[in-house]
Amino acid sequence: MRASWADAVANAESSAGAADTAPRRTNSYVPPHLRNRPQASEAPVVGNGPSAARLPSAYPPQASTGSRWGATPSRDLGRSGLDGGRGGGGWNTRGGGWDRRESEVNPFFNEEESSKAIFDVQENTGINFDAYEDIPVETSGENVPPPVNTFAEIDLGEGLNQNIKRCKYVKPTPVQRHAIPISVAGRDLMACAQTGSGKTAAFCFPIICGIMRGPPSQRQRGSRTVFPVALILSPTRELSIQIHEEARKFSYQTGVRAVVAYGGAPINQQVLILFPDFIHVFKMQNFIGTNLVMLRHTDQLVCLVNIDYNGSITPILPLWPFRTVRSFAKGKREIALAFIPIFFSQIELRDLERGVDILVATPGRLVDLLERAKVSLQNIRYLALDEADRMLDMGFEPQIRRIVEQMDMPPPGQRQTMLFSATFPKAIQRLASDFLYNYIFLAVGRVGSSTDLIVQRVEFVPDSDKRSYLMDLVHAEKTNETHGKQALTLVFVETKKGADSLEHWLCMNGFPATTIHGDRTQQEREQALRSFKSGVTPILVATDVAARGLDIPHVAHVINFDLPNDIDDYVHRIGRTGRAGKTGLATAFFNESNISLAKSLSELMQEAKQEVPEWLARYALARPYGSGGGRSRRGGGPRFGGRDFRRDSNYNRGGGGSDHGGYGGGGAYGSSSGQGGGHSGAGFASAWD
DNA sequence: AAAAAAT
Repeated sequence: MRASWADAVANAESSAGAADTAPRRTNSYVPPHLRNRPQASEAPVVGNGPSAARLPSAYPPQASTGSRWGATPSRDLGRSGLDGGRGGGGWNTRGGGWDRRESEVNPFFNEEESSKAIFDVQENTGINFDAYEDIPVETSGENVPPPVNTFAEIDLGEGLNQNIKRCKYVKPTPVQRHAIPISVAGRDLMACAQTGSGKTAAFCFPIICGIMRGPPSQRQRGSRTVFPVALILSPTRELSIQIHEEARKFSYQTGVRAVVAYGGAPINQQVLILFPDFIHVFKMQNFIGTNLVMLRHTDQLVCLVNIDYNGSITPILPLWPFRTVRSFAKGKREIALAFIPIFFSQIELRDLERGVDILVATPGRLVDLLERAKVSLQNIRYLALDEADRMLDMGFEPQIRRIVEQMDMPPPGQRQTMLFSATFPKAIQRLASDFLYNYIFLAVGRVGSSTDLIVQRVEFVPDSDKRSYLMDLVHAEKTNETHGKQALTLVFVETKKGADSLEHWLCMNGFPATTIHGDRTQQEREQALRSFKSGVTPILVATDVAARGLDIPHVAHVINFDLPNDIDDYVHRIGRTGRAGKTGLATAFFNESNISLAKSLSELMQEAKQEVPEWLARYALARPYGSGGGRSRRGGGPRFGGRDFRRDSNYNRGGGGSDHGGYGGGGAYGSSSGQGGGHSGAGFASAWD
């Protein structure tokens, strides 16, 4: 809810006297999560030494004198008073009286500090745009808005433009060039584009821009329910975290608030991830005992903790719970880890209750929040599904339908829906079209993935030899450094058990490795990802949980220790390397148990102009109709991850799709159809080729 | 058959 901050403050001030808990014309700022608390009898907040640490965290707002938290609150108030003229025009009119931006943690802080030290600025500007020249793009649908060549061609708003600069985005990637104008024009979109090609920005920019432009939505008073304007769903927790981090960068100081919700811990014990160097720690010398520690980020007081003589940490004053910090000081990691679970309990709900414009979530947790009426979808104007094909496959579809169709979300046409994935099988497109209104289909060539940037190799390796082959590969990689940093190797296996045992075996043999899969706790999963990203364990053994969307810089080598059964999964997996226009290597171990993949794999590699081993080509010929990915639905010709299913003759089976009312009726996407009826059903391969 | 996603 965009104005929640200001509303809450204004509300608290104007209703002074209405309730006992309301502050009476106080001059000091009261953090929202401390407002409307039951009154405590006294308020010895700071300065009482260790004993303060054990007080419950209910502090009466009126006990404040403005000097309690140092200069910060009064400065903020002064600012908002001086800033009265702000808010002319269409932009930046959000958040009236008290400016939330003052308290917003800078999501770029970590990068600016650490990336300069480690990498050339040049190396780190992200995307290699040369790799994006001449990318084939296909669009279909009615009145497709033309693509743009620069961000400046679209009026995205001052705040967003600044964040684009901060992200060092110079010009839009192909998917952004096409998708952003389409979405800004208010059209629904189904987009096929490799992750790592700027997908997240492609759906975040229009959402943020639209929220800033749109009417301020009212927060329902007296209710703890929040009403997000945009919902972004993704299939794994880690991907949700990643999208949220991006969204926070893009919405920094725009007044748009993004919150993430995902499972893995009881909702009241959501654990926080801390980034190094994010928070500065100062000892507060002037308090009794020097064990009171004030955590600050830049000028902003974040929290006060007490550190006992035995090292245990008690939060005294959690002011700004937020979720992007790893350890609050270098060399104090062990303390930080002990401290996180205590301090950040209930963070998710509190975070939500502060209001939310953009909610990023995994389906399970969202359903939970909806059932508890913590969240309502009735104000949703933007719905984005990342990895949409995964979201609509058998395991997820019921949950997604429940969220999208059976809750209080506005129907297609009254909201804007954006579906993104690197692959879009036809059957999934058909399901997805239920969620869309007169949409545009966009397919961007497989940039930075199975084309030139990833060298794909396939080796014939019997199961019994896989480990020794792997040993050769990781040994070779050990000497391979880029930017003085150990090259990262991502190893995909079939099962969770297999992941654990392979990790153990690698460690036994002197290769620091970790693993990520669904049987590990969320803490372990996130820790594994961090330790991999940072190079502490340069080998990550993963199940398909890590196959999609995760953006891990410097993955030099993806090894398919066990090949997936579906060629689309293969495409997603190898897409973890060769990202942002950089090159990568993908090695697959193939044996008799992968025969069903032979044809599609060999075709894919041919498309990508990779060398296909002769033995693989023979397997492909011998088994032209493999199961799994063998349906040969690599559509749209080479270089595309998909093709608009509305172009298929099958599409018009039984009456031209008008029964769905959402396709905008024929015309623009080609009159190729009409003679449908003959081929019914899924799996008709040739229609897809 | 496996994996993922709420507790």
